[in-house]
Amino acid sequence: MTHTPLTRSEAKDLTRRRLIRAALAILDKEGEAGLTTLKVAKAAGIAQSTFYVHFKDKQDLLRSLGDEGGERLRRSMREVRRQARETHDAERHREAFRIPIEAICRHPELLRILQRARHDPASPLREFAIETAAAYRDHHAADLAALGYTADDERDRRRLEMIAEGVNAATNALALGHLEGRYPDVEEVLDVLVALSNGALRLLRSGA
Amino acid sequence: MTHTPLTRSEAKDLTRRRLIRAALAILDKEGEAGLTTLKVAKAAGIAQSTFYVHFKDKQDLLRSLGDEGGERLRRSMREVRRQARETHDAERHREAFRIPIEAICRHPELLRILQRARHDPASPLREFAIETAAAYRDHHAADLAALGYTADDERDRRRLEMIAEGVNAATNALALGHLEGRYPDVEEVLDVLVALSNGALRLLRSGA
DNA sequence: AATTTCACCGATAGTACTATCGGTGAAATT
DNA sequence: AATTTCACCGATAGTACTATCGGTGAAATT
Repeated sequence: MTHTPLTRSEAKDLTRRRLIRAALAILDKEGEAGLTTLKVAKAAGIAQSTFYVHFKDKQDLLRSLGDEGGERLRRSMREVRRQARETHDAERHREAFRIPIEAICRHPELLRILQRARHDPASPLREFAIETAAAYRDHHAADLAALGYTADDERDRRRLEMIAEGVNAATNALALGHLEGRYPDVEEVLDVLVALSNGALRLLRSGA
Repeated sequence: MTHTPLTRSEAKDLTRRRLIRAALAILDKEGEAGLTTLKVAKAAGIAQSTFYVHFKDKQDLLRSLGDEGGERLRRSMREVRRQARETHDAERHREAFRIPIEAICRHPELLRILQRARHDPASPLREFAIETAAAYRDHHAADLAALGYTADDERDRRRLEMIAEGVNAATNALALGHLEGRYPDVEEVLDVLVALSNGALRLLRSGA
């Protein structure tokens, strides 16, 4: 196995990616309190001081993690929309839950970081986490509207938003429960999520 | 306003309660990273070193916060059961959501601390947070069973558990949304939660 | 080939915090 | 009244971490 010699900027990029990867692993293993420049740098194979070649400071690293996470989330969301266009309505509703669950299972630490950041006033990721949650909620509400659950008045609009937020929270919780091994069968998780969603939507359908 | 002179142990207890109160306020304002013995002691009006008269160390404080939280949660849960016995079935189901929402709104920082701790491997509250979540899930599942949704086989048992976990997550999320002012009317929140729950329970009722 | 750039290094000053220690005076006990 | 207890204090040693600085050698540029 011969290594193509890397250019200086390629090598730097690689180091940066190693730092981000190491930071995610440390956050997952030891939580935010365990995230020190020494540990991150060591895990990435560089000196502690070299950390500052790549990031202005620790907050800068956290902001970068947020951006990386945003990228992944946006990619997942695009995938949802793409797949939604290819399937029929009933199936579509079910599959719309599979995608975020798979995304969560691929990078659970990301959801955990965002959930933590959302309620941690000191976290530099806080605003980003709140925005992300709002984006997901709005995205979900828009999907429901596309399924025909249009909101004619303010109350229905709020209801649609609450349903989206509640079902999203349930999705996150069950995805983590699946990861923890409590709900081994994803199909069963999807059954429950579809039932939760459909049940709530009856509120709108009945035009109460 | 005359002060009855306090005994030494009464005064100590008061200081301890002040420390715990201050710690909760700081956690809410600045997150776990902002919780230092100096800040807690200062906010409670004592010297930093006196912190150690009341707690072995910082982890001991966090464990105490968990216990206090557990007390409050258990009190709320008892209240749910008591109220449940006094009302009719349909009403009961609705009121069963009001109690946790009110508990969350009274002490939102407690839910946030537990949610944070649950996924923070370094938190001394982690195990407690996981146990609390499990207790709430099982409690909720038992309530549903009491409503007649008995689980005959393994699959139904898992479904009941998933519904309980999912609806609990939705309850937490909507309670925080209510607190943040996005859903000002609690009755509307209850409408949605009841609809979510009933919809999912159709899964079991239909005996699919 | 000579010069410049820069990703990396080790050393270290500075900062923030934890936890201990000896001392004090008022409350509690004798 | 004399003695003991103990909740509190200020001072401080120790620890862990952040961020800077000058130096180095290989890559990039001239």
